[in-house]
Amino acid sequence: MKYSNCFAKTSKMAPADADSANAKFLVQAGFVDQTMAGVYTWLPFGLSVLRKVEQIVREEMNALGALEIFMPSLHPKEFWEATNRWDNVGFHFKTHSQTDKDYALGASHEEVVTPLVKKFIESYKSLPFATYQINTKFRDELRAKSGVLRGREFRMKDMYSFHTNQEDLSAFYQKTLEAYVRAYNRCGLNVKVAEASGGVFTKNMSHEFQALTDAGEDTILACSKCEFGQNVEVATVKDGDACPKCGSSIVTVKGIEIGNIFDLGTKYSDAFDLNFTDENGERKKVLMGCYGIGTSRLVGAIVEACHDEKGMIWPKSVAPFQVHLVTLNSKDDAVRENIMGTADDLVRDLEAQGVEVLWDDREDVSPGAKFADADLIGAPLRVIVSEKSLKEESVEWKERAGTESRLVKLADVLEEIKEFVK
RNA sequence: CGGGGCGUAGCGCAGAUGGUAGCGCGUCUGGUUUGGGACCAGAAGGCCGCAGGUUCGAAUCCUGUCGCCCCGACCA
Repeated sequence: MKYSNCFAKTSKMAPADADSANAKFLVQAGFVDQTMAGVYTWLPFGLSVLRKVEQIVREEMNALGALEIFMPSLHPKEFWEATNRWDNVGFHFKTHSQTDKDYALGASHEEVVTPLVKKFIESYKSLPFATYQINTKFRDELRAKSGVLRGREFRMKDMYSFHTNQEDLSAFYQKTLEAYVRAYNRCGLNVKVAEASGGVFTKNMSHEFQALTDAGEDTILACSKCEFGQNVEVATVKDGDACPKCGSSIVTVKGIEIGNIFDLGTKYSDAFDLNFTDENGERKKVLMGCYGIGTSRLVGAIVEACHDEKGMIWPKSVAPFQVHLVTLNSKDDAVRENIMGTADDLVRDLEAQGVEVLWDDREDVSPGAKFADADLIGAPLRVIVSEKSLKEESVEWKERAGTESRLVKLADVLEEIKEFVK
């Protein structure tokens, strides 16, 4: 795509009120726009990242055998009354129709998925199974903060699993825990898995996933080596202890919670009378688990973990595009034509290979401004086509995460880039 | 909701003691430039968040209100 075709431009000035790195860079680079406190529009570059993150999550859920569905965001009051969460939990927005019927804006979907599943499940033969969605959630946070890290409207993947017995639930819970770690790692994040409290969702076991970054608002005691961690709120280990899992030392770190999984037990099955008939013809409660990943928050967490003073440094797996192609102008008409023609060919060849390219095709912008924008936007690879590089029949190759650049022959660029983005 | 900060051009800001709004960036026109945010000339762009009040006169003083950011409470 050509930079000149994108209406959402970068800005030379960072937003004045941005405190967190994600708010500052996502806005400055034109990835998101703030509509109001805690509510954002995802602009083309930002949407590209969000979709990639969500696709990674989707693939990991599919690999667990879960089937994707899409549930509504308008919920009937009765569903929330059934679990006693209409009045007693302050986290959802409520609204009503012209005819004074009450609704909740979906803050979570246990109240929707449980009655849904009840319509289909009668027998143990239908169990176990899991289903998930990737949807927009609405939560009436007392205070939205930190850019896309805590919004009142945000994106989330939520999965629900249904089981006949605890062993089966626990096994699936553990498989999901591992799938989560894989998903985060694929997104370029190091995570710790911490035991947590169930909050308003359950009294049973729960784990939260913490992306390690100094910008985190949670304090966790984490193993310096393995994935073990404990939220300081519930911690039984302390700084300097030996990790109960691998024996390495426990250290105090900051983390951003980017996921949470719960053993729901029969809490929702009880509320909605979700039963099944077992092998002996007995009616029993279905056991449930629920598993959430805030995907828009995950994007913010990646920025917090992957940036420098100049801008974002996207992991290849979630970068809005792999290659940021910069053409530098020349006063010589023939050379200029050659530069633009070379770039045009390269973009076409790369796109034909499925490599996403942002071509900064502006001719009236200085090299410095283009470089600054490239650093800000943070694509993994910057490729320059200029008079200088063409004299060597080359492009200039500079990786965002690295410091030095080198020339790569035009004849080899396509192959090298294909190798790079693998 | 308590505490703190801030609302002036698209963005970033300046506008003591009240006198009718300015700078930088960006944008538009023309020209010169082109390897780390170029330069010259010209131009457009403001319900000074909103509403009251004081005053001959309010961006400026007073009251209220709305919004944004930060801390706290709260938070799969």
